[in-house]
Parts: sequence; C-alpha cells; structure tokens
Amino acid sequence: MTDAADSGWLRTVAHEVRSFDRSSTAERVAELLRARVIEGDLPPGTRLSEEQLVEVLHVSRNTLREAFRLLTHEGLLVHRLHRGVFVPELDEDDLVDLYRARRAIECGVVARLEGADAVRLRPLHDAVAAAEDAARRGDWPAVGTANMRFHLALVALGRSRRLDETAARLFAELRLLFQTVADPRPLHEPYVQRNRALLDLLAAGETARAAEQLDAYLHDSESQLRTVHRDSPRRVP
Amino acid sequence: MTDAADSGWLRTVAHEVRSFDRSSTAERVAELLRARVIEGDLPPGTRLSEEQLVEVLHVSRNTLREAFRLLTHEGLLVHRLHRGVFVPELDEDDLVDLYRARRAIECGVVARLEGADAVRLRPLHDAVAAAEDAARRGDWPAVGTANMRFHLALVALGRSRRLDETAARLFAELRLLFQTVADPRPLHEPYVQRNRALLDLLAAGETARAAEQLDAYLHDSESQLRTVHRDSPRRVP
DNA sequence: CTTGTCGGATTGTTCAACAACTCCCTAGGT
DNA sequence: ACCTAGGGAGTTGTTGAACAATCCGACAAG
Repeated sequence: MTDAADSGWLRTVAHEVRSFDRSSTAERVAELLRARVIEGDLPPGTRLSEEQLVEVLHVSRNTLREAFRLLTHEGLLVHRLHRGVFVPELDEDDLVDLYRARRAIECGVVARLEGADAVRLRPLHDAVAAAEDAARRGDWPAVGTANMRFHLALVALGRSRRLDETAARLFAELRLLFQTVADPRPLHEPYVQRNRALLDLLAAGETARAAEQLDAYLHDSESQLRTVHRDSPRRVP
Repeated sequence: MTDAADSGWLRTVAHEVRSFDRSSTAERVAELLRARVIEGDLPPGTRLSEEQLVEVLHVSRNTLREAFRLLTHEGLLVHRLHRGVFVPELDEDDLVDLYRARRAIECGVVARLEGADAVRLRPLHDAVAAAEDAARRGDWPAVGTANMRFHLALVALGRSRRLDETAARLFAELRLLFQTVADPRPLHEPYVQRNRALLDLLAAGETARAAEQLDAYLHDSESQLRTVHRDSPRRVP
C-alpha cells in the first residue's frame, strides 16, 4: 500500500469513529453542556431554555431533551416539571450529603485495600505530582483539578467500574460547590501535602491508618468548605 | 351534548388521570418497565421493541425513548446504538464489580458509624423480622427481598441521599443476577441469621467488628453466587 | 467456505402542532 | 395597603409523521 492509500484509510476511520462515537448527537450535546456547567460558565440557578439552545446548537428539541436527561442523571442539571432544567444551586445540606457519601466510599475503599503495589498507585502518584507542580506555579484551580484526580484514583483502587462512575458523579457535583467561592487557594493548598502523606501511607501498606487520616482529612475539608460557603458572595437581588 | 363534545371531555379526563401524579409520562412508563424488569418478566437479553411498546403503552416513541434513557442510567437496560435497548445480561465480571462496590460502600458506612440509637436501627430490625417471618413460611423470594431491604437500611445509616440512590441502583442490578438462579433458597436462607447477628453488633455499638463481619459476609455471598451463576441453566442456543 | 451486496426492518433525528402548566400581572374585594 | 382570583403570555410536555442512517439475514458470486 502507498502512503496515500494509508492516509485515506485513516481519514475514513477517523470519520467513522467520530460519527459512531458511542452514541449520537444527544451525547455530543451533553458533553458540550457538561463542560459549560463544570467550567462555571453557567452560574447555578440559571435556566437552560430549550428554545434558545435549540436555536444555538442546531438540534431538535427532542435531541436536546435527551441530552438534558443525561446531565440530570449526572447531577449537573436539575429538572423541574413544566419549569425546565436548571443549573443546580447546592446548599449546605447537599454539601453535608456529598461529604458523607465521599467519606463512606473513599474510606471504605482504602480501609479494605490489601496490597497495593507501585503500579496500581501510579495514578495517585501522578496526581500528587501534578498538584505539587501546579501549587508551585500558583495555579490554584489546577491544584483543585489535580486533587480531584487524586481522589478519583483513590476510588479506582477499589477496582469497580460502578464505584468509579458514582464517584465521578459526586465529584462533578462538588465542583459546582467549589465554583462559588472566590479564592480557591485555601481550599486546595493544604491538601496537597496531605495527599502526599496519604500516598506514602498507602505505599507502606498502612491501610488502616490511611483510612483514619482520610476520614479526618475529609472532615476538615468539609467544615472548611462549609464556612467558606456560608459567607460566599452569592446574593442575587 | 354532541358526540364531539363527549369525546373531548373523555380525552381531557383521560389525560388528567394519567398526569395527576407529579411525574411525567416518561417517568411513569419507566416505573412500569422497571417493575417488569426487576420482577423478571423480561428475561435478560430480550430486546424491548419501540414499535411494540408504543403500541401497548399508548405513548409516543419520543416519550418511550425518554423512559428508556431513565432505565439505562439505572443500569436496568442497556442501549446499543442502532440496535435498540435490551435487558442486560450480566456476567461474572459484573458480579465481581457489583460486590466490590457493595463492600466498599456498606462496610464504609458501618465502619464509621458512631452511635446508632434504637430509633435509627428500627428499619434494620423490621427488615430482619420480615426476613425471619418469610423464612418460617418458606417464601424464599420474600426472604431475598427482605434481605435486600436490610442492606438498603444499612446504607441509609450513612444518612446520605446520594449514597442511598447509588445503593438502590446497585441492588437493582443485583436482582438481575439473582433472578437467573432456579432455587433461591440457599442464596438467602443463611443470611437471615447473619443479618440478625450484624444487627446485634450494631446495637451493641461494636461498629468495627460489625464492619469486619459484613465484609466476610459479602465475600461469602459473592463466591456462593459465583458458583451458582457459573452452572446456571442459562443456555440459549 | 468466504466475501460482497441487496432489501426489509428498526432505530436516530427532525419538525410542526397542540395540550398543559407555570409565572407574572392586573383587577377587585376587604 | 394587603390578599385573592383570574387571565394572558410564554415555556414545557407529548404526540404523530416523516426521512435518513444503520443493522440483520439472505442470497449470489468467487
């Protein structure tokens, strides 16, 4: 085969993959909106008008509504009957709820972890390294992202696809809360070291102590976020 | 009144009846199908034809598809592009995955449980009592249901709405697995006593030992289900 | 036996229309 | 001034039909 033939083949495949890409217009729309919500472009409380989005995205209402369903079940949108879909406004109860779920799952995974070799700990190591790097640069949002990756990797140690998906949903909701605070530094900075310490404990096989530390860690994070969130500058008159 | 007026009135009433609940048609359809799937009326692997269901349920294709989306995200249906939705056929990997998730969550909740008074343990007590009663009657499917209720109540001790929802999803998938076995007795009978023992430990405040027992309990249940499932009579040539 | 292709059947997506509901605004009573 | 009822206006909920894209099995050619 010639090079020309090869590139033609590749282009065909690329096109097929894109149009095939594990579902359809609805999923692509969902991905688009997901990014906007997570990135904070759409502040909590905003309504996503069907009419408007149909116009902008050039998809039918039905397709758009399927995308809404997807995001609703990820917790990134809330659906109120006959009123539309909104970017959720999480309150303190939600925060408490989310952290309870986190503690149960993350500590549950860590506590019954038997023998985690270096290979399986690699993603944790990478996440910590990325966080430390971002902290040196003073890029606190990036630190937050890296820390979240650390916790996702922590849950992944449980080796359950379903658990991973659950954790991803919880963290997506948590991002919604983090967004509302003006200065992210104090929320992320202290935990870079603590993640490192946690990783060291895991590498040493001290799962019991790791779980204990993680529990305290998450309690601290929760109460900190609670106080910050209480006097958050969100007042929409 | 003319016939035309009557038919208009009937149509209005019919719609009112159908939509008086604070839920959409899609959700009601989903609930209907959910029951059918969980009850085992639709064996794993069956395809749910849109055309057919539209005919039977008297809803439009779009509405039906929204219902499909709902159930897909609960894990009760799988969606294959351009092929339709199917009742999932869970294999041994799924079983392992589900039990890993269960152990992490349930043990995670129990381990960090501090002070569960009698009131909060009440649902657990009720579930155990129901299981014991059903066992006396020899109604093993009912025993299975009661046991599942016990575990849901266990997760509920974590006091997190999101955790409860996750657990409900996992247990719904597990039901799909339990259905495939012919004789449910050996799968449920032994755990009635063990649930009782677990409850006693919790009432005594021995959370650490309870978590330990629960872990062993779930490991036993898993390996038992694995062997049963391996020689399950499901062969569709 | 493998490979390629055709046609029927099913799903993916769009569109337009109407019914039902929420929200806001106004009018009227106290 | 306050509350309540009711009427639009605008949005969502649901339907049915239509067309395009895709899968599946069958059949023919090598």
